[in-house]
Formats: sequence, structure tokens, C-alpha cells
Amino acid sequence: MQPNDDPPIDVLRPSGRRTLRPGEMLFASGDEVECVYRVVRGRVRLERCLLDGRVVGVQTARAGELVAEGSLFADRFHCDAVAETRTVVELERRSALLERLSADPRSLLGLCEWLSRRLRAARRLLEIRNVRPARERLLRYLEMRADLGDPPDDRPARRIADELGLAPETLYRLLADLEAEGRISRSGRAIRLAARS
Amino acid sequence: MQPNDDPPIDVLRPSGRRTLRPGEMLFASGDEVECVYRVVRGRVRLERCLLDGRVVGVQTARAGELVAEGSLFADRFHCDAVAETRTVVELERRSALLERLSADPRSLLGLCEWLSRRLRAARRLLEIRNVRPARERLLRYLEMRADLGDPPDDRPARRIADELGLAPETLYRLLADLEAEGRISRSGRAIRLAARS
DNA sequence: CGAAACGTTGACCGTTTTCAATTACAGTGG
DNA sequence: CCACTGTAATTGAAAACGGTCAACGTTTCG
Repeated sequence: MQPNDDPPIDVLRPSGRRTLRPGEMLFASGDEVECVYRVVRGRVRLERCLLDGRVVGVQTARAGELVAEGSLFADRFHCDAVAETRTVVELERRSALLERLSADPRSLLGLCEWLSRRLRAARRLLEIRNVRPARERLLRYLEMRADLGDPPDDRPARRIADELGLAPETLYRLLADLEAEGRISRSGRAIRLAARS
Repeated sequence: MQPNDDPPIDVLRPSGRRTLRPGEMLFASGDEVECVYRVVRGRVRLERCLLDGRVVGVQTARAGELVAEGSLFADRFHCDAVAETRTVVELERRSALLERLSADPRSLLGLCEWLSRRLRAARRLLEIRNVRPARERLLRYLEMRADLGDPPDDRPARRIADELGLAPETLYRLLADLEAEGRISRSGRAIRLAARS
């Protein structure tokens, strides 16, 4: 699961819509990338199936987000996209999008910047995963989010566990411990780091 | 550590050079990003120091590669860059580079594509780290590299261990086991996946 | 309102890490 | 060319960390 945090980007000039029923596929791994999609309502889960048939979640795109933005410059999708609920997406043909962008250095530069930010975010996550034990990893994660001024995270804790590469139970326990020690405080889903020691 | 695999990119029109002695720093975390660098000879290691002083490797840029390309659109560096050996880099001022790019949608589009590819690579790595146990993770990693047609990896195994988020010893053991089972074969540092079962 | 997903906690077990000791290798300088 | 120094590669044994399973209350969403 990716840090779907902040950066929305607006490069799409949709030329159509499509409605998906729960469980319906938007595209499958290996399909040619004809269109770029943005979720208007609902959720699209991206997943990759392994050789042995198991499935690994890659990302979940929600309202306002692009679906598989990573595929913007790819020829073929490398993951499956399935609607989790009744979902509406708007779409634009990739060729049209690229053509329009080519003529507009301004938004192209914006796109570069956005991609660059995403890349940094992904790298940050990679870096954090090298931190052990899990307790330290969590603390560093929270510090990082605080440093970056990210808004309080209202996602279910399970998503954070995914990002950190932990089992949800482990994260729950760590959170409970840290709260007991007074190093963090929680109100609802929000987690606040206590003042440094 | 990133998969420094393939994609060289040629957006730099260097305006100068700089030579570094082993251990010398090219830039430090927090420095303003004035220039963009490409390694001509030698190696530059990128690392981030944690609050507690420990150091985490982020990437190693080798001849022909850009250094901290992630910082191309950032105001400040977020990691340290240290020359591992006597190293020569060429550089261009970021402002000059951006200006030139703004006027050239063609290479800008190329940059987007490149960033997009790097993003996908980072995500792939993130994805692989969700695979457990370690044995499966390693196999998937090897499969992935094979699928992508990556050149055989001549880095020390420790570096691969870093990428996979494993202790080096664990990787050594896994490699030994897999080789004993005939699922891989090794010659020197190169690892070849045996034909599918 | 009902089903599905989330949050929480306990206990157990297995994978991985860590520590340690040894061998192999590559680069450096005499 | 060779001893010398640091990193890489192995392998063993013990301990720890984190994962998995289970059971249950709670919240969210359809």
C-alpha cells in the first residue's frame, strides 16, 4: 500500500465515464494501457497476483485519485484493478492525454514534480522499512510524518501496518505500549507524537 | 538501496566538473539543491543518518548515473552523498537545467517517463517486501529480475540483502539452500534461476 | 439493520536476527 | 610479489521479535 497521502494532481481532461459494480474489473494485468482513469466515487483496489495464485495488494485508489498513475507511461498494466464497491471512474485516452501534455510544458513540469514527490515518498518508505525493531520503525514513521507536516492520519491502522510491513496485531500492540508509556496519544484514529524526551 | 538497474537518462548539459577524494562529501542533508550531478567515474554513496546516529544506505550512484535524481525537484537534499572512491562528477546548475527543460517538451516528456519508471521500480521493491517468508521473497525477487531482463547482478550479496530487507546471513543461507535444491545456480556473484518446475 | 471490516488482547510458535568464529578475497603499500 | 587490512561469504547456535491463530467487542458501510 502506498502513501496515498497528499498530492492530488490534475492532468486529466476526462472524455468519458464508466460505472463498475462491486468486484468488476477495470483492467487486468497485461492489458494495453489505453486509458487513464480517475476515481469519482467508490474505490478501486489494485493488486498483483503472484505465480502461485496468491494476491498482494498494491494500492487502493479512492475518490479523486488516479488509478495506477504508475502506468501513465507504461505500455501495459502490471496489476489488476478491481472495484471494491459500486464505483464510478472518469477516463481519458492516454494518447490524448500525452498529446495534450506535450503541448503544455507548464503542466508537464508539474507532472514531473509530482512524480518526483511520489518517488521520494516511496523511497522514504523503503528506507523506513530498514529500521528495526518494529517499535523504532513506527516511531520513525511518526516522526517523519510530523516533520513533513502531514495531516493526522485517519486511515484504519491496518493500512499503516501495511505501509510499515507489520501485521496489524503487532501494530496495535505497539500503539498500545507507546500510549501506555506516554510517548504517543491517540484520539480516535489520530496519533500524536508526544513532545520529545 | 535501489535497483540501479537500467535507465540512464540524458538531460544534463554539464557546465563543470568536480573531483572528490574517497570519503569526501558531495553534499549533505539539508543543503540547498543548487546543482544536479552525474557520476563520471567512481561511486557516490547516498545515505541518511537517523536521529540516533545510525546510518541507512539509500542508494549508490555509479558511473553514468545521476546522483539523487530524487532531489531534482526538491529544494533541499534529504540525504548525504559521500564518495566511496576517488570520484569525478559533472554538474549543471539546477536552475539552468529546469529552464532548459521548460523550453523542451520533448526531453521533459522523457524525464516524466524516466521518473515513472523509477517510481514503478520503487513500488515493485515495496511490494516484494510484503512477501513472506524470506524464501519466497527472494524467489520473487529473482523472478522479477529475470522477467525484466535485468543484467546479472554483480553486487555483493549484502547489497541484495539490503534491498530485500534481510540480514546478510539470512540471505547467504537461503542462497545455499536454494542452490542445494537446484532451484538456482551461482557462478561467482551471478545468480541464475533454474528453469521453472 | 446486517454484514463486513476494524480494533484489541492472549498465547504460542516459527522465522529471522544476532553473536561468534572462520575462511576467502580484493585493494594497498612495502 | 607478498604481507596486511578491511570487507565479503559461510556456518552454527541461541534468543528475540514478530507473525499467526483465536475469540470477542466495536465501528463502518452498504
